Amino acid sequence: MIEPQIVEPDAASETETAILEAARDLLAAGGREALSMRAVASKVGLSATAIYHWFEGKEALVDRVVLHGFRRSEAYMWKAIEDLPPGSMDRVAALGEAYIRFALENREYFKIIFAIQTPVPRHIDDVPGQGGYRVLRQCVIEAMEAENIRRTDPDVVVLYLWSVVHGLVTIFMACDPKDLLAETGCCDELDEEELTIGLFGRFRELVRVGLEPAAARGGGDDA
Amino acid sequence: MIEPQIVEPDAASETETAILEAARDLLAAGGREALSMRAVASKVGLSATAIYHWFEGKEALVDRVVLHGFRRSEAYMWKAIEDLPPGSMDRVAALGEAYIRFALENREYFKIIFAIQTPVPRHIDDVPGQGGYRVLRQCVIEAMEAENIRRTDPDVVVLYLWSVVHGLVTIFMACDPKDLLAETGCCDELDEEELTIGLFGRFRELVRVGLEPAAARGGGDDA
DNA sequence: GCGTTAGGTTAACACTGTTACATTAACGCC
DNA sequence: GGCGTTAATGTAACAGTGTTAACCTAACGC
Repeated sequence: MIEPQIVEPDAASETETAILEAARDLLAAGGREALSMRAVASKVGLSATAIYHWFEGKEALVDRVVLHGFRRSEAYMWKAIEDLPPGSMDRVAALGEAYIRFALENREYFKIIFAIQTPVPRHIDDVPGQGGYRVLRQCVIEAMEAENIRRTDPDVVVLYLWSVVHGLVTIFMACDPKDLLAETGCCDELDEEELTIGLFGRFRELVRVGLEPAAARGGGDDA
Repeated sequence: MIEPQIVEPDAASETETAILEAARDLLAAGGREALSMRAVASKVGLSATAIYHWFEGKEALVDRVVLHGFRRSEAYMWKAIEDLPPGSMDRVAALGEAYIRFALENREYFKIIFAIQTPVPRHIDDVPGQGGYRVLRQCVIEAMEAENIRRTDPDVVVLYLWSVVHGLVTIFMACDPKDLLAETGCCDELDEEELTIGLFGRFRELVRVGLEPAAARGGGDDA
């Protein structure tokens, strides 16, 4: 059994947390471009250069804000599965739904994490994967042991599941969902989040069947 | 049968195309932040303000570059399926692989398209979906008619397939794949693109089974 | 009391996108 | 030929950016 290991935020000075909060608000409101050192400074009541005493530069400041977002997302994931039976597909599905909900409710965090301004990909520990990835991985392994998912390379399955939800979220952040589903007609009067979750629900059946052990399908052609 | 409808690029002046090429190069080299009006100008041999005679501003310039990227991606997709039999799953898979290859070989285009700097999602016609989405949609419908995909809402299937490949690509652009697959060990000595394609190959089986018509699975529990 | 450090300041540099305005050349028109 | 108009470019400048250098001030250890 895995346990939530949420690292306590490093004990920070009042000024430091004030800067971080101001930065978070600016980031959430208008994205990376809206976060200027001078804007942060004036929110906190300091001069812009004072921030450099607490953070190496803008990049480092953004990184710290994002790191905080990771921790929140990790907690969000843990909460999503805590009441569900280990090894069940419900747990896997709940993680997917939590991922989507967190992404849509914390768009700016999410965008910045995957904005990929840096040409070099980050280390996994610096991405919401850290918490989320490992939780999902554990759930998948448990589901395999419970014969709810066919036995195969768990990393492949984890990345597959992650791709589905991550792809859905990022596509819907870039394109208007109602545009894509215009002909399906299932979308009016739903807000974006419910629409995305609804679509995720439709995906679940496709995913479940694909991951089913061969026994459940009456055949034996598993690889 | 659908035909490639690649819109000819609007006849542009020499200066205009020179600006666009310079902008494209800068964008590809260092992302949106590396594209400054002055840098573009000096590459073309003009003053920065001259660009404003051809483009409304930086945003418009970037948009035009991206638009050009869309057209290339559309052509890329068409080429990927032209020799494969309509209605086959091979066509669907080839589109997925083409999407991945194009994204990885044109990272900067791709990043910018999905960078989502604008808070409001774009219209579908302004996203690589335009070409790619419709091609994929048609291929899915044909595969349904050929009984290679279970009959259900095609838009759901299309978005599902798109999510899988798009998610995979964006995750691998943000995180180091070798990090994620460290324990699987299938990654050494492969470059990133081949690794991604290889993983996509592993996904295909999961996706194929999930989309199979009920008849092929020996059961009758389709919805 | 003195040195050191933490926490802050102002001034300045080298950039950025963008605008206002002036310039030059080419064209149609009478 | 001269005139007006327009296309295409230039210079100067503005307001904003991240960042650095240098300076100040209060608190602390010794």
